[in-house]
Amino acid sequence: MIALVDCNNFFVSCERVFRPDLEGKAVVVLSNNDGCVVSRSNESKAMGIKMGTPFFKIRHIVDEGRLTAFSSNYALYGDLSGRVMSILADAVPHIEIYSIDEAFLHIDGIQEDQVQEFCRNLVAKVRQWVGIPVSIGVAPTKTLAKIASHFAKTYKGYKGVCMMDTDAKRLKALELTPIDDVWGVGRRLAPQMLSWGVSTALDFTQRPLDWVQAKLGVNGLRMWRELNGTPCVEEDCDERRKSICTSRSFADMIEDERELELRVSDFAAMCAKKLREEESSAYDVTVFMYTNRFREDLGQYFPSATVRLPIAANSTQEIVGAALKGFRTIYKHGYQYKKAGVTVSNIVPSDQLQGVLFGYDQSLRQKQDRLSEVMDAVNSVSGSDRPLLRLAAQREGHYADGIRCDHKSSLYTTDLDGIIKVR
DNA sequence: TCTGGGGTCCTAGGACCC
DNA sequence: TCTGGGGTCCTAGGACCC
Repeated sequence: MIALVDCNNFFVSCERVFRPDLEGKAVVVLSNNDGCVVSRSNESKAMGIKMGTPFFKIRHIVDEGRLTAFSSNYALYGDLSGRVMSILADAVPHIEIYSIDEAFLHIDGIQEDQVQEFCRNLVAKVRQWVGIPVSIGVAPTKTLAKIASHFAKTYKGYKGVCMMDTDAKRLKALELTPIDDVWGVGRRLAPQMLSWGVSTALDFTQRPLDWVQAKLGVNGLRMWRELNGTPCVEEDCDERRKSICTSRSFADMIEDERELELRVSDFAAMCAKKLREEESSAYDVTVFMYTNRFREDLGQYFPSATVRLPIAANSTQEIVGAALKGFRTIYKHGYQYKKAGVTVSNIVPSDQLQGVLFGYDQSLRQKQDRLSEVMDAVNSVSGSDRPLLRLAAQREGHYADGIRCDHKSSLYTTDLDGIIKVR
């Protein structure tokens, strides 16, 4: 059996830890740039506010005093997530952290008749020690554990823990689960499933295997087996990320080439720093930018360009240099840009770099790496959001300048870099 | 006025090989 | 005039996740 621990309304719950007066009230947390709703309390869900609702459409409810909105505070959420995960990790032999608010627990070591009590204790411990409410679903596979945790969250009677430990319970749960609530069925697949007459998870599991294979390929097969109780979603053991992306929407649209170039440089510098943090290097640097797709009256342009480095790199100079090279090939005058970003991919461990035969300056590379090291050391004093040392190609001031966040809570537990200041 | 950010995996099709 | 078959690898784009 496997257990999925899922934090309830995670970002909202984090805000409530430091604002207990908001318990029982309608609360939402907004995306970067105060763009749209990304986390909702049960009360705001009940008001009909949907995930992804643009903030400007519900601002009047805030003004009327019926809803509290927060800008996102990722340093806070990251820190509280770490605290929750460390409690879970201490409780079981093996844990897979799946996202900021979810983890799979391998509970093989626990006697079957004690699993429920074990999980309820865990729910209570996390609530008491960190202040975050969680739900736990226990089932033979990850896909089923997801469904179980959904029931744990929805029905009060479960007291936070739903056990799917018999086949009768599994079938009952599948029957009650709409197909679009199944892990792996998204926006596109859901209407297709309906058109094939599959409206619940149970319908899907009753289709023959070759039908599933023909319609959905390997993903469908995996889903089918998991729902029927055969585990086949493996753990991703890769420590290193395969791509790293830094992108932002801007508070206002940007047309000026120089201004946009500065933003792209910042994004590239942040990617380089993230690479160094996990001792990785990248061959490919991709720059992309978007005009405002909601402004149908304006010209639209969504270009991207990828620059391949001869040798994988992670120095600020090389990554920024490549990003700017890409930028210059795609930037066009006359468009108003709303968003831009940099992705680094084709990532390899820094200590396993492949050399090239000709025309490569080893000493230059060493200087660049050394310079990045010094920049990191100096910037760790100022916080990486406001680097003391930067390339001339980068902006002055704070990385978040020009990004809207009018409703941000305090950094209650950490500094800007997520360094813990309160235990 | 105002609409997020960061990932992974799969697939189809083209390029290329013998 | 007539122009195969089988394979691999890479890439872009789509779909999904939180």
